[in-house]
Amino acid sequence: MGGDILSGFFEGFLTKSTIFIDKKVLQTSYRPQEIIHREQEVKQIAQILAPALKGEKPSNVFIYGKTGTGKTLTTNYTTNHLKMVSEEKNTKLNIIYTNCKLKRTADTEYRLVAQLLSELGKPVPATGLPTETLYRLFFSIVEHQPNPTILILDEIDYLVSKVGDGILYNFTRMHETTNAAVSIVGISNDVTFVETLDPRVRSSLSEEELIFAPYNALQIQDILRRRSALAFKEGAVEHGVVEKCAAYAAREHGDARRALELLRVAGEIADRNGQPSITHQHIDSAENKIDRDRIYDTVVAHPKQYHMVLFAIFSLNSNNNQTIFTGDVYTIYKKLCDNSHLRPLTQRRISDILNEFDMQGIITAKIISKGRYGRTREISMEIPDETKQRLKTFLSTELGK
DNA sequence: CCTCCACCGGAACGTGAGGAGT
DNA sequence: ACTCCTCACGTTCCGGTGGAGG
Repeated sequence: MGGDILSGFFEGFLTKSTIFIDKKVLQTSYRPQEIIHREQEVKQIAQILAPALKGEKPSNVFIYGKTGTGKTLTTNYTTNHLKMVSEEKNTKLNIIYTNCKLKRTADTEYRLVAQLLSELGKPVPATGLPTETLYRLFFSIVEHQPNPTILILDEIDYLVSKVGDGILYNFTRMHETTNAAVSIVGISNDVTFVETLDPRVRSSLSEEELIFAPYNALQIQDILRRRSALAFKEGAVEHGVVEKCAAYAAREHGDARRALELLRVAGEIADRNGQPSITHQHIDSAENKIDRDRIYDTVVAHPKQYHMVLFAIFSLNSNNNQTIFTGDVYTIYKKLCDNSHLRPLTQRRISDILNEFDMQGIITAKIISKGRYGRTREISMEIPDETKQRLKTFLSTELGK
């Protein structure tokens, strides 16, 4: 049977004690009943959107603040209430929420409009039709709504950076050319985003503006306490742990999401070690683990060419500890490709790949000038040694050498 | 102070896989 | 069968540039 290996494992797993009551409470998808430290913002959003209940088109709103400052949570909380009230009063309000960063869902013009249509109960093929057709369909539906439609575009900066601001122009201009009443709630992490927009789009998108300031350490503590009371058994969080989590998160920029993740992972580590409570050390290990796993996972998910490039960087990095430049990487990369009969990509493409690595935190690349000897990127790897080793073994088995 | 390297990065375009409509 | 869509992933072409060395 071979059951020896597993003998009692699952049984043990089931009876094994855990410090969690409900892990979901700590996950990003969790929506708390009440939100704290954002009362002001809730009120403001409510005030702006309330006219929709009377059938008037609310102003467009632009919301920005760094990650983990509660933008999405607060917006959804408010619009959900709005929806409830409108249903009680029998005025049908269309409120559509979309995260523009969701791959293959709303990250292009076509897909965004397609997504909106399916939310309105009018599914449309994932490809094949002209985008123009989708727009017409969308307009015609919205136009015949008795009440305004509220469009919440989360991570709107991502969408615009990919497809340009023409898409926003189409939406904001919509009620001028048709009878369609559509209000846009744009949410962005990037504070400078609005400045990159076409002036016409900018002024109509940010008829109202809301800034979400980072939480301070005390506020994060409050949030963590609320959640951990629901997530963990009593006494499972040792004294000072919440404070430490909050301090770590506030050190960056008051990212509540990160604080919650830290606490969750710390809990998982404590659980796995069979310990009855979370200690300071667990927070530290959690912080390490989160970084390590993130980098490793993104690399593994990359396609083969990316692995080649990274492998080239690795061999340069371990050979000698001198600084690495784009040209060096490309030469080694080409050599590696020849060896394994892989068609090498152009340097232009490699340049983009290096950029991606940089943004993902896998490498650190700085554009420098070597004067007479040109401009280039200076590449270094500032990731934990353990992660480096794991990646090296992964790459060499994957690329067969 | 000027030059000129070695690359950066924007823009336009090509290809091939998904699919719609007629 | 044919034309026309989107979209991911590349390539081609090319103007732009910080600063060491003349």
